Amino acid sequence: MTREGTPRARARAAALEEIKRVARAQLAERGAAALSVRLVAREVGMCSSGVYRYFASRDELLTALIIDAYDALGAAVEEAEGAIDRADHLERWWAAAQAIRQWAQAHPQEYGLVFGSPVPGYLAPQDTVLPAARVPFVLAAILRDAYESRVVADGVSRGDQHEFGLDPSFSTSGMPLEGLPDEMVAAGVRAWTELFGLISFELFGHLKGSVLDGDVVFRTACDRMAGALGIVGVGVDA
Amino acid sequence: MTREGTPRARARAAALEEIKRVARAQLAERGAAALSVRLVAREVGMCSSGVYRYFASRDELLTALIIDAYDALGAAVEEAEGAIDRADHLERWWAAAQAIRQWAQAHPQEYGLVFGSPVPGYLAPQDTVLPAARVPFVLAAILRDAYESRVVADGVSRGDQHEFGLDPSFSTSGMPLEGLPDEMVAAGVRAWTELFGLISFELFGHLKGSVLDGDVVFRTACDRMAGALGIVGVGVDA
DNA sequence: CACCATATGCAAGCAGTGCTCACATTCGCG
DNA sequence: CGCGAATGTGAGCACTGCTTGCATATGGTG
Repeated sequence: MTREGTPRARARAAALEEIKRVARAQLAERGAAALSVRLVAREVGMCSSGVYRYFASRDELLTALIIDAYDALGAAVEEAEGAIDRADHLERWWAAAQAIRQWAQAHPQEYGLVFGSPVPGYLAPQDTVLPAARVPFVLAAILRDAYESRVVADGVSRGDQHEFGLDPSFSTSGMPLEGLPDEMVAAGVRAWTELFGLISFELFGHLKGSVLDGDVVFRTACDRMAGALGIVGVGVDA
Repeated sequence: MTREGTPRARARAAALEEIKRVARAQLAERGAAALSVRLVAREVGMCSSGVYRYFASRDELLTALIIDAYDALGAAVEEAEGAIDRADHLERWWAAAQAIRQWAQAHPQEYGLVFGSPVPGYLAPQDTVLPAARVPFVLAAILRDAYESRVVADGVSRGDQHEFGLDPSFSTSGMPLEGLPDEMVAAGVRAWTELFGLISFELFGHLKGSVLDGDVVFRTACDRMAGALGIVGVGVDA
């Protein structure tokens, strides 16, 4: 893993990773606003200006942490969802949803960095879009599988995607939603936003005073989302 | 309005408002992270330390802006929703939802300050909970009115609210949800989180590349939320 | 192996920040 | 009318992000 490239490149990659590791730790316990390049530098054992050999600015360091966060969340969701029987779409949906929420609660600052307010007007660097697509990809695959397993005799027409304001490049940009009817894609986008909306509201404290047991509300919401998406478990129509 | 209290108190209130006005302007164009006490002080024409006579810290100033943002959003929603025929629940719902989104898009930084990541672990001061409740209050009233107008012959039992993990003090803490069945309250919480989840995702750029026309997606989502909530317009069963 | 270029780290410094404190001043309430 | 409290000042502390000139050491190459 760390044996690729010239020694120079390896040393550089190691230093880069070390800086990110320390920065991530400080982010977790002090928050994004308090993340200081000088403090990070001190902790990795070098002068503050040395860090700038690896990251051109504090923002660039934060962007790197954002990408890592996307990847960590994506990996967690992929692993949890991948462990479920492929035919049990309901359990796959539940596993994915739960993995998102658990990761968010285990890494609140990183979640906030990614899904909190990103200084509106800020344009996400191109490097983030692939890692960012991992979770939607998993959710879309569940939706597709559930749909295809349901289409035995129903011949539903595809329709015009523009009717729902969905980007024509959405389905074709690698998302496994090819051939799904508009209704399903629209319902998928709704579930996607509701899922993260609920998790964010809970994590950011907007439900405090309204919701007693977040677990129950989350479970209930996920069940109903699954119902709206036509996602069912095994043994229902078997 | 500004003629209450002693001259001292009036002058103080005026200065306080002036500082907030300038701070809000800087927040809007430079972002929350870049809001500087010194810059604000310079613009209102006093030494930086003078501002600390009015706000004990930068955080306290930001908290004041948060409260104002909650109030501004609440007022905008109340006004838009209040202008609709009380019996037209669907249009009231739509007006309220649209008002939230439009306010968010007109004041992205203030919206981000309130609904973005609030440094997890941060406990909202008690002063914010009342302004924060204004929007949920409006939405809950629509839900209640729609429910009551629908209950003509259906005698639905109330059930135990604990089943959904809702705080027992939720309905009784001023929210007009008294007597509504659990199902409706749970659906209301879901719609609440989905609404803000969608608006946040759109504003924070998470839908870029997936959604072409935000207006259409928002309209569609709101319509379906209304359907799930049993909110209908006038002339449907008339 | 020897050499040089390049990547790396350091120290100092600039402009800015939040915030404190001792000090004037001035304004208004009793 | 005079005293006290409220207000504004300016210097200063410790910190920040970031730049620049310089020394060093290390790795790829003749």
